[in-house]
Amino acid sequence: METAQLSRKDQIDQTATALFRTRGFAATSMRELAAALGMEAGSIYSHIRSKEELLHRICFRLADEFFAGFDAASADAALPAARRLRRAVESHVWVLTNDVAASAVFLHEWRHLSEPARTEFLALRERYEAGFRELIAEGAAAGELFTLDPAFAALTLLASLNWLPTWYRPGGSLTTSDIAHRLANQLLFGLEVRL
Amino acid sequence: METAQLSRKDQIDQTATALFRTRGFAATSMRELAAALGMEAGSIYSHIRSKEELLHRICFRLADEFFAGFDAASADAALPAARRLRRAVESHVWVLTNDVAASAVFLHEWRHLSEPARTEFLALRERYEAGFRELIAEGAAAGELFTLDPAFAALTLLASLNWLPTWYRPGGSLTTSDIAHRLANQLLFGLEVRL
DNA sequence: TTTCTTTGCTAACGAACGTTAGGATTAGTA
DNA sequence: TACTAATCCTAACGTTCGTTAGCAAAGAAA
Repeated sequence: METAQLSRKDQIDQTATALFRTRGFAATSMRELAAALGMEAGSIYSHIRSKEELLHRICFRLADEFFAGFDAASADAALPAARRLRRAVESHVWVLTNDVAASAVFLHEWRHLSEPARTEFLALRERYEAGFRELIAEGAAAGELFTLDPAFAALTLLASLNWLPTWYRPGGSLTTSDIAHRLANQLLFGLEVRL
Repeated sequence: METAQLSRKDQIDQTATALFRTRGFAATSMRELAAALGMEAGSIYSHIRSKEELLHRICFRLADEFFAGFDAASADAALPAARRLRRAVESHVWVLTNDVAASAVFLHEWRHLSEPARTEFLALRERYEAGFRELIAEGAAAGELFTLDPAFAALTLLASLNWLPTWYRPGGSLTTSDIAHRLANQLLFGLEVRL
């Protein structure tokens, strides 16, 4: 009972995610979504309450995943900050590549959330970025990293990572692990102090 | 006559740019745009042919500016590739900060162009990215830059730059020139060979 | 067998959409 | 003065939008 419902709901979520990603939330109609699922528009409402609920679920699920990954990566306070930062970068890449479509929606379509969800979302995002900022600041204070401005560095770093969904295609020649390492290297070799 | 028409047209372009940026192209209605201009929706069509024409003009004007800046920055073949790359990065930042709203539209709303404009736009964009790729490859071949993969490096570099419109606000504490230098430093010190 | 849940349909609602037609006003030009 | 171009209006067009109501089939649970 519960499983069957969730299964169909998940199909809807997944198809909606793909459409929101390629056409954008506002430009995707419920009739388009229904057609992609092989059903009629009205039928979708047996499973969801509103179109925005779909967007809400996508955005906040991804936010959860980013936080869970970051927390796991940065939990071990015994590690040097630079090492924790590298792990956090790799976790971010992992979440991104694990579901590129949802990530793209998370990054670009959140603005179509209405209040208060929008404000709540932005607060989460700010908190997440603050995590990176603090790791960088900590690493800079410990002499492991070099940057004039941790906030600036964090923005630039996340920017590079967040561009990934626009070019990454699953099944390419690079594994997600390759990508994570390369990105971390390219970004951190600009930050890490070399003897 | 011509000036007056262009002036009003420019007002429309500018207001449309701001709305497309904050609400997205698809979610911005002509009635909203008209209200922001203090006029009625139908009146706009004395100045433009269609809503998409507005988007088209924004996207392709920015593309022109990016190309003009890049060409000027990389024209002097006597300069080392790394130096030309730095100038290209600074030019990119200059175009971005010179009109953040239009840049954000250029970066995020082009997908709402219909064919053949969309394909044409993507070709321009690809050509622009290729310019950076080639500068990086050239610098790598000359031993001025270090990267395992010029394409990868170019993507990451442009990603950092293109995130700028999401956080930059004109009139902040940093001048655009400061920003350009800092970004170029942060990105190139990860690429430039240090003795 | 009866009951309930899941899933889907058709038909329609009111609202909003981009766009157009046709006319009015205004300011500058000849 | 007459003419032209620019600017904007009202009213409406056909379409599409998100969503709802009411009903039906189908399978699982009792």
